[in-house]
Amino acid sequence: MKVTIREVAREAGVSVATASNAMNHPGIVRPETREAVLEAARRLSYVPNANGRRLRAKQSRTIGLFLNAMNGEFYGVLADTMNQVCRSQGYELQICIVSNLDSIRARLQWLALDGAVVFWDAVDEQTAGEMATSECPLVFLALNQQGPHATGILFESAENGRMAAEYLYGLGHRRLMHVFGRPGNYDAEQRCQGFLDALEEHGIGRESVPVLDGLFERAAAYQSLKQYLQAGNPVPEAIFASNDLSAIGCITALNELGYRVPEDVSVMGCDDISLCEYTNPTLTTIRTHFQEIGTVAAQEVLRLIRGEPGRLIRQNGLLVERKSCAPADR
Amino acid sequence: MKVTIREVAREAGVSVATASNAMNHPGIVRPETREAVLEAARRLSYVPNANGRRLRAKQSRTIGLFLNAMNGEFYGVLADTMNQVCRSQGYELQICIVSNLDSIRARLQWLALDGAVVFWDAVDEQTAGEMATSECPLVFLALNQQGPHATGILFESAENGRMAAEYLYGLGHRRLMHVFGRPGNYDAEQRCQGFLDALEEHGIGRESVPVLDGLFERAAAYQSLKQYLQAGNPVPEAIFASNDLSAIGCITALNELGYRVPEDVSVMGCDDISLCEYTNPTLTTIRTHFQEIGTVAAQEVLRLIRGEPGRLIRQNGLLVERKSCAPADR
DNA sequence: CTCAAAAGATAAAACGTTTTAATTATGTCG
DNA sequence: CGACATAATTAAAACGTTTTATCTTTTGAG
Repeated sequence: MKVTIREVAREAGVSVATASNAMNHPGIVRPETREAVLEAARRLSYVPNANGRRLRAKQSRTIGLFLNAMNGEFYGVLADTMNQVCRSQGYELQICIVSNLDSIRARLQWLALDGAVVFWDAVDEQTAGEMATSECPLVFLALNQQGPHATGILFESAENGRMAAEYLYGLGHRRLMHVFGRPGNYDAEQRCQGFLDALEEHGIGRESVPVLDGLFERAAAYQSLKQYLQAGNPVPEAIFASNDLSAIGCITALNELGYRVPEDVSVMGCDDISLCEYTNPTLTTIRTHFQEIGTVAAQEVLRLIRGEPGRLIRQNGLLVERKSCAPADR
Repeated sequence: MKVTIREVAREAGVSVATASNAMNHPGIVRPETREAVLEAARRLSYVPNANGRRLRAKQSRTIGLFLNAMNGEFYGVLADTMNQVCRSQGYELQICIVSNLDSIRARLQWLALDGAVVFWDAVDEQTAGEMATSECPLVFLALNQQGPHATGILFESAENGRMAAEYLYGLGHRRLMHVFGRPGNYDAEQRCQGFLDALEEHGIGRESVPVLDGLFERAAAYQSLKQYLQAGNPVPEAIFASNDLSAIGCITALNELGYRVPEDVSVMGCDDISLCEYTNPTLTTIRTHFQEIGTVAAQEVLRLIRGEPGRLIRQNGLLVERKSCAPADR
């Protein structure tokens, strides 16, 4: 039934050490012996046992991907591209959906991972630094982090916020609003910051820019905005929402209250999920290059595993102009 | 640095066997000894090594999920819910994105999985049956399969096709069209079959129902339909598309050619991805209960692992009425 | 032809667990 | 108090690899 390296060795008429060497260290074994072993393995359709190998070799050739959840478009793309890169380098990808930090730490050891990518809201920078070790380097997504065994990949969210501000300001809008993401989320905070900073430089004070709660969710943004407007507050000329879903929530709320987008109010999102092309109107947004980030993250983990030092990587966003924003008519 | 069970045993002043037993077989060890071991483990913050354990115990307490890819909403939900169930039963979930059958087979052995869920277009029923063994039972999604160590979960796609037919027929439409999914995909075929069968029973012959290629993709469906209509073929009264994305492609094509949905043409999709609520008009479709399927699949794998025999499970769809279909005006 | 060096093969140890079989401690009953 | 059953502990084997250190064979130079 289960065929081990022992049977392969016997079948090929060599010792297990030779059998192992033939498969893992070509060059150290005579070509014809090697061929004999390989042939035997093929004949018995031998598949090495990962656990035996990992136990002995002290490296699992597995890299981890730690996530809060798998819903949301980004996660799928990330997993897909990372998987591709890892596989091509002979590594397995272990996706772990975890809900707390200790769970990450435990799995890091338990699974004896060679390295991992962590994409997780609530890691604070201090803790993050301590988690990364030489035997398990880490890449943190959307976290400002850099150490000998840790790399951070920043999405340049502050810059994206600025970009949004410049764009809307450039269209002539002066009464602006921001819909905030999830508190504690690095990107959410950066986007808000950048947006407000840029406006301030144009002489629009922070106090004059309302910031509503959006939680990165459509429903929450919808509620927030509707409530805000129904309370008699003035309708803004343009809204920058912290992600696309909340932008869509805003559009729904505006429509229900009789405002047209973009004629009455301009709305822009952030991320550029595929939904943006399907909404009515299609959504102007700032694209985060999901696939590229996945590729870069995977490659970076492999780089760290090779022992090279961590660094800080920045990924720029790209403004994608669609139909949800229009110039102010003065 | 790495703390093994040996140190724990030493720290607690017992043998490794006792230490192991204390942690894994409570009851066989004296309560106070047990407590001492647990305390020692805590003090040293001992985390057992998965590979050592798996190697010896001959079970990995890991179940696999084999997929073509991770893009697409379904995959994320499936992974999320399965993960939840597995985790709650002390199992790890290993998601494997694979592109060919041999890759599945190799990983099944290589990772020494205790069981797995396979959601993969191109598995034929014959092969599927042979892959499932007592030491690694399998659950196949969307595949007609049943054996001592294999369970199939059918999405009742034929029934869904019939449902679509009945609905559109009930609205008064007589000149109907189907946009097909991906050839070789079980669901695609069943949906088509069921749709055509039901219409036939209403006296609408198969030859009078055009079937276009959609490949489960928006762009492909868009192309197909546009081309079809531009070639001078008559526009149908109603279209049933094999999934939501292709339905959206159809709507785009129709709009571009000057037809309104649903006034001129009714369009319905299948799956009920979240996009359906955002399109214009919102999309009438047949919901597949993604989360429930994930839960059921995970539970079923665990059931098979316990040695219970495989079976065939059917999951019904649910017609969700939105705005993309309207009664025929005669 | 001899000997040293290089190449090739191997036995045995190691990885960190769990489990089996054997041993020791504890309690019970006549 | 001795014998015996039972409970608790343990030493040692096992899981399937890889690697180290050792041994054997081949090669090439003198």
